[in-house]
Amino acid sequence: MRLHNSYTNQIEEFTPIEHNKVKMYVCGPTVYDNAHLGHARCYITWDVLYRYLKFKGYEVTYCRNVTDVDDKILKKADTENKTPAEVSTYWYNKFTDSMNSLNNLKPDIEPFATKTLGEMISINKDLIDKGYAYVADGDVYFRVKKFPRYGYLSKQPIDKLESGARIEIGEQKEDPLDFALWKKDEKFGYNSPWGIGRPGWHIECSAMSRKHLGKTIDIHAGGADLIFPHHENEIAQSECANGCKFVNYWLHNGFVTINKEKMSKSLGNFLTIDDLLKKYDANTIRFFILTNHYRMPVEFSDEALNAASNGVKRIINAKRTKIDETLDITKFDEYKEFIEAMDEDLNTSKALAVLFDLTNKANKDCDYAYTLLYKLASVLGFKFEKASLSDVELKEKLAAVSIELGETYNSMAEIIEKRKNARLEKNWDIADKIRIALDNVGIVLKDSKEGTTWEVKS
RNA sequence: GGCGACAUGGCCAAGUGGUAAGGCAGAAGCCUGCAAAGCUUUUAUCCCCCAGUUCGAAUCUGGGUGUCGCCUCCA
Repeated sequence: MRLHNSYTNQIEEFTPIEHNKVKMYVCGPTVYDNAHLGHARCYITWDVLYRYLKFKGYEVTYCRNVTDVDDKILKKADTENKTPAEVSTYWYNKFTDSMNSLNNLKPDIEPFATKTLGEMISINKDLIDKGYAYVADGDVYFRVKKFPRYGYLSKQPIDKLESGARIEIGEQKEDPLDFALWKKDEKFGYNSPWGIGRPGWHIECSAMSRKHLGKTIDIHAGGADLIFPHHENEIAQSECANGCKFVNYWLHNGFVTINKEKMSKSLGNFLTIDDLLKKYDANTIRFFILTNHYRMPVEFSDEALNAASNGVKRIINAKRTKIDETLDITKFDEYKEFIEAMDEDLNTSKALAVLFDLTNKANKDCDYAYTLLYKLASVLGFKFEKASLSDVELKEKLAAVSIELGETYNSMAEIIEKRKNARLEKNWDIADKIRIALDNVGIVLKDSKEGTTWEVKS
């Protein structure tokens, strides 16, 4: 398969270090607030890569960190009168819920920055010993000018970077370009050879990546806004400390925009995953994200989400047959088209076209289509399970319908029976009232020759 | 200012040299008591503009115009 490598800015054939094994690292969230649609895009994209690599038979180790020590967390802890751990635990749990709701697979490893401090200190020591870093009044800084390839990933000439860099008050840098590996912090800090402090953001990923995946890894992915300075700095630290290449393939996803502007916390124009899920289901959000190539910007709008909702429903509503586990799906042309699309830098848009093709075939009673559709759609993380109601929810809805119809119903079967009799008597008035009452509480009836079924409106 | 991208029908979008996938929305018909779902048919002589290369370009080259992102925390 071929992937776009931001380091070389080229689409390259993907060859893992170890045959059949893939070590992939994705920059995870800083847990201090709700995740928004931009995060959803990032983690859905890499979830699809993870699923696809596994589908292709690779043994994948997917590591996605949790940044639980950071200015924003400490600030929040301060204003809310909580410990940083309380803040980060709360938001980590919220984040996990969001990821589950979106049907993202759990990474194999989810390291916490605060649990990787030993590794960070060890890298810092190496860097200081080798002259790549220096201690200044309890801080530790990286000497950017000692690393000649600095700026290669972000394609920034070092003199241009220099003009934008500045030294903040209280910093003891030798050079404005230097960045912090460790910051003095007597309030929330941890013990280190340089006094009480906490790690800089960039060193966290270098440390967690090295500890859990090794010195050189296959894939490192994240949002395109992390290229500079975050990933640039990771390369500098890791390669200087380890004396070897850090990452073979750098992958970056594009942004979600809204009114043509990047969706972000700082602009305040974001929609949280929680809020979106009240209006659209996980399949819809996934479909919306995957209709675009992962490196292109995606413009959010309710119109686009509604179109996605209708589109994905078509796939999910495909005429179902029993999944044939014995079927050799690899022999079908549609399978080959799907693989061909995904192999070319994750062309999910094309892959979706294959799913629509299979949907059409399934609806026309092609025998293998649904099995193939189900399996390929699952690689993209779509869920075919229809929404279901808990006993309590169903009871509430039945109660509401009973009131509206002026008769008490204790089960859907009773309602359907009542309507069936009305229809047999051609009493369309009653039949329609029942349908409308159910529709009002989000239950859709479907009449067919085999009888009437119901499902939850999505 | 430096660097990187993008521009295809009403909307989203694939397509990197051989004559415009797919989805949404719209229209007509079938099915249905009516619906929902589904099925059939239908919607770009044309791919931002100009010039060039070529037998042939949405696709390559040069020049415009427009939009976005990174260069500061950010997925």
